[in-house]
Amino acid sequence: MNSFDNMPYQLIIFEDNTRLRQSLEILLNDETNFHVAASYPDCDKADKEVEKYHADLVVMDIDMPGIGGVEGVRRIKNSKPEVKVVMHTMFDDDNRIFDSICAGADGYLLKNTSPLQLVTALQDVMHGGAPMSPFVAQKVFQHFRQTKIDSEQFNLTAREKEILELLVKGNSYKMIADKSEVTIDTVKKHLQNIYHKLHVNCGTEAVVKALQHRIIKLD
Amino acid sequence: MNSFDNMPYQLIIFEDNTRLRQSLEILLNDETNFHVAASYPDCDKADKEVEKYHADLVVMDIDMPGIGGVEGVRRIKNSKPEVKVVMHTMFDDDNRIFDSICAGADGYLLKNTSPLQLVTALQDVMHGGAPMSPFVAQKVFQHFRQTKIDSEQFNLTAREKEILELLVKGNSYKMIADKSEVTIDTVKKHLQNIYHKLHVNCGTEAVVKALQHRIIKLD
DNA sequence: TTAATTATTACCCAAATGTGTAATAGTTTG
DNA sequence: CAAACTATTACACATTTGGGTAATAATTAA
Repeated sequence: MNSFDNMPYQLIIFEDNTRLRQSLEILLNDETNFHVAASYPDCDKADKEVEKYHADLVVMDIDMPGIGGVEGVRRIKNSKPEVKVVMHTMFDDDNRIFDSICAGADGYLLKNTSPLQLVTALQDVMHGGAPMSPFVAQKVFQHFRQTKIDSEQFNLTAREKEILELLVKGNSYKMIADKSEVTIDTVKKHLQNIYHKLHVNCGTEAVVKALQHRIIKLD
Repeated sequence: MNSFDNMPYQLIIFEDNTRLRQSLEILLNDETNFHVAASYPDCDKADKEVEKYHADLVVMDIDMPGIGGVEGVRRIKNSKPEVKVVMHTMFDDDNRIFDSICAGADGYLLKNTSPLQLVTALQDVMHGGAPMSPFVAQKVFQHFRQTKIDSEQFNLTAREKEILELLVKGNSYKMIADKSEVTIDTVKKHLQNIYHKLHVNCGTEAVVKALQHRIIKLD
């Protein structure tokens, strides 16, 4: 692996804007530990090309003719998950960002990133980081906050949370009864109350809701 | 607002380790555009103190005596959402990270962050960014990502995934049968196979495993 | 202190869940 | 082609789950 010796990281650029692509080539080739192995104006065969050049790192635009960068990163990650892919794009809308991350992107930089920051970010990603532009980071944080505003207002009592947790961990009523040192009827009653409070009508749904709203956390 | 003139940002530090707290004070006071208005070894009255000093920015440890940093940031954001709060802590476990973000943290730095990086991150956050340590960024990305590697490991067939998804969405066997247009016996058989493949022995456990390993994704 | 909430147990009963075995037909793969 | 895998249905049986109702003691809040 490149990280164990002084070989530069093999890098491929996918960017349809010719001027920008060439600028990036020059910029990144200037860095002693990067080597631009190839660059393409589209990523229709990205996975093959990554394979061909034994790429360690990919810089990927999103808006390109053909399959586009999101599908491109998906294909690359599908065939070679260890290759790092950093998105480098104008798009700052939520969907593009989240789709890319879900497709396996290791970083997301907007095109207003300075050359120095870009280089730093690429170094970062080779050291296991996940660099993103401030704006992107903000979007990501917002995404977490939106999803569970309502964590606490189910008004579960401490005991109920305890029972629910045991359920989530895969225990049957009987096992819960044993571990909580009460009868199975008590467990049933508690769970009945819990189901009402969570507005569900079976254990499966309760488990999903508990996890979704982070009432119960897994390790 | 401070950002419109040359006034330094008013900053408060919550950190129970005295040595570290003092180091941070010195480090941050050295920056011309920060002024450490106060620092405390606990954040039990964080919201009051933020109010008192008209703080613009807070550096918050998590593991402190009393209510702890996660509850601290929640209170601050509750009373003054415009105040920026950056977590600065040893903890790197998923729950602590996500809880903090959900509670309203604007950044999350681990304590191995260099002084220079810390200062940069604090500048960042005042410019609308959401700085986080590489490790944290990675965790955040992972949260989004569908680890296809995991999902594939269980060798579920397309049909089985379909059935499992319906189970996760809260359907009973009967409902699954209806929606899949097969008999309930078929559903039972499928789920039986699924349980074997997931190494579980009831629906509840299957649901947890499906979510945990992102075999099934919720919206 | 009274009222409300919480934790507990019990019982009945219907419906849902989970296991086993078995058989058929279609598809894939070596 | 043969073997393996996948999808399907069926039936029997035991267990679990979930709802309703009711009652008691302890705790907590008004």
